[in-house]
Amino acid sequence: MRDSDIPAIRFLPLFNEMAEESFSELVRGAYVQNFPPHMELIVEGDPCDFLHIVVDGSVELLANWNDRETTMTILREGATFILAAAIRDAPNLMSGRTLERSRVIMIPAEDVRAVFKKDHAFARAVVMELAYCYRGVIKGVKGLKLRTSIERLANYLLKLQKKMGGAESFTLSVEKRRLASILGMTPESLSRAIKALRPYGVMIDGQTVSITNPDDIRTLAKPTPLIDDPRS
Amino acid sequence: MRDSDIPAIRFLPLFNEMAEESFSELVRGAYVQNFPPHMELIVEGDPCDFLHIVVDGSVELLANWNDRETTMTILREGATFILAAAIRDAPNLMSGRTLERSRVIMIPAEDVRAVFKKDHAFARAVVMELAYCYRGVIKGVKGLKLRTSIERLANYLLKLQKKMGGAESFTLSVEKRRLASILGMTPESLSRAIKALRPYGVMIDGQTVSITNPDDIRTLAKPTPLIDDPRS
DNA sequence: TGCTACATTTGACATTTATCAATTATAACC
DNA sequence: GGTTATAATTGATAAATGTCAAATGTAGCA
Repeated sequence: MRDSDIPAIRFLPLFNEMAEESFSELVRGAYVQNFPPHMELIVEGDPCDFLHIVVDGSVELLANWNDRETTMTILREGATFILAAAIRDAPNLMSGRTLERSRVIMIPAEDVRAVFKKDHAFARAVVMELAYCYRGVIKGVKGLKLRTSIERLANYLLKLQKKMGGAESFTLSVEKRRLASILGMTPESLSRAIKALRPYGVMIDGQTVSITNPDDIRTLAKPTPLIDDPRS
Repeated sequence: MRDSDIPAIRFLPLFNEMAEESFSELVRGAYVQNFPPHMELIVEGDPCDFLHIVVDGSVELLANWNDRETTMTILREGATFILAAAIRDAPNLMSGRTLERSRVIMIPAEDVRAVFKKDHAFARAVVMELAYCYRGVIKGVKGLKLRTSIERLANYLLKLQKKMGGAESFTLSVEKRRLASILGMTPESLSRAIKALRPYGVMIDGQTVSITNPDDIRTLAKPTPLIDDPRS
C-alpha cells in the first residue's frame, strides 16, 4: 500500500481512534487498487474476504434475485463496504461494482476481525459505524414502505439539494436509471415522476435539477429527519 | 430488578461474554416491567432512554409517516431493541408497542454506553448484534425491492415453516393485518395473495397454515439464503 | 463529423396493488 | 348464549407502477 494512501483513511471515523499499532497491522496487509469503470469488486453470495474503502471514485452496491436487480446504494470517497459481512465472516449480501474509475483500499477481512478482537477503540468505532449504517437502512425501509415513488423522488431531491449546499440549482451526479433503481422504480416511472414534480416547481434537464419553489415541493415531500436526515 | 430475571438475559449473546462486573453495572440500573397488551413502550422521534429486552411476550416495532403506518418487525423473547439508537444516543427511528402482555427489561441507555466504553467483550458483542441486525434489514430491503407481494408471502411462509420445525401444518402466530404490514401490503392484498397461493398447495385457514406440496411453492418463492436465511 | 451504443423519454397497455364499501367470521365479554 | 368490537374476506373500482416498443437524445469514439 502506498504511503500516500495511508493518511487518506487514517482520519476516517472508523480508524482515527484506534492504536497506531493496530492501524499498522491493518495497513500491512492492505492493498490499494485502481479499478476501471464497471468492474465487479465483490459478488453477492461470495465469502467476504476484504473490507473495502472507497478512496476515490464511486461504487454501486446492488442485489440480484430471480433475474431482477436493484441498486441498494452508491458509495463515494471515504465510504467502507462491506463491514458487517467482514466482521461476521459471512457471505456478501450485495455485489459491488465501480461506476467510474475508482481507487479502493482492500483490507483482508481476517485482519479486520483480528484487530477488532484486540483493539477496543477500533471495536467501538465499528459499533458506531454499524449503528449508523443500520439506521440508514431502517430509514430506507421506512421510505420504501411509507411513501409512493413520487414522494421518494421529491425527498431524494430535497436531500440532495441540501447536500449540494442548498443552491436552487444542482446536479444529479447519478445516472437516472440508477437513481430509479435506488428509489425502487423503473426508469420509465422515474421519468414520469419527474414530470409529475413539474407543477411543484421542480425542473430536471439532463443532470441539472432546479427547485424554484422549495416550499411547494416540501408540502408534497413532507421530509422528516427520521427518514431523511442521514445524521440524526 | 428481580433476581430471577437476571439469568434470563445473562445468557443472551449480547451479555454472555462480558465481565461480571460490567454486567452487574447494567443490571443495577435496570428495570423490569410487565406491560399490558397494546402499550406503547417507545415513540418514534423520542430520545432513546433505554435499551429494551423482551423477556416474555411480543413487541411490535413500527414506523409512521404522514398518517401512514407500517410494521417493521415483531420481536419475541430474547430480542433487544433499540440498540443502535441507545449506542449512538440518537432518537428512536421506530415506535414500539406490546402485542400481548409482555415482560420487558429496560436498561438505561446511558449505562449501556458507559459499559460499552469500558468493556471490550461487551463492545464486541454489540458489534456482532448490530452486524446481525444490519444484515437482517438489508435482506428485508432486498425482499421489498426484488419481489412481488405474493413472492414475499410465499417466502415468509416457507421461512416460518422451517422456524416452526418443518411440519406440513403450523400456525401463523401473527394477526394477518400485521403480517400484511410486515410484508408491505394491505390486509386486502394479503387476503388475495393467500388465495393466489392455493394452486401451489398452500392452505391458510384462520391461523393455521398447511403446505401440502413444498416443492410447488418453492418454485414460486425461489428462496435464497441471501434473503431468507436469518443466519447466513 | 458521423457512427454507434446506450440512456432517456413517450405512448399504449398490462399488471399489481390500494381503496372503499359491504359482508362474513372470530373472539372477547357480559 | 347473545352482544359487541374487531378482524378478515370479497367485490367493484381506482390508482400506482411496470412492461414493451418506438422515438429521441447524448456522449464517446473512430
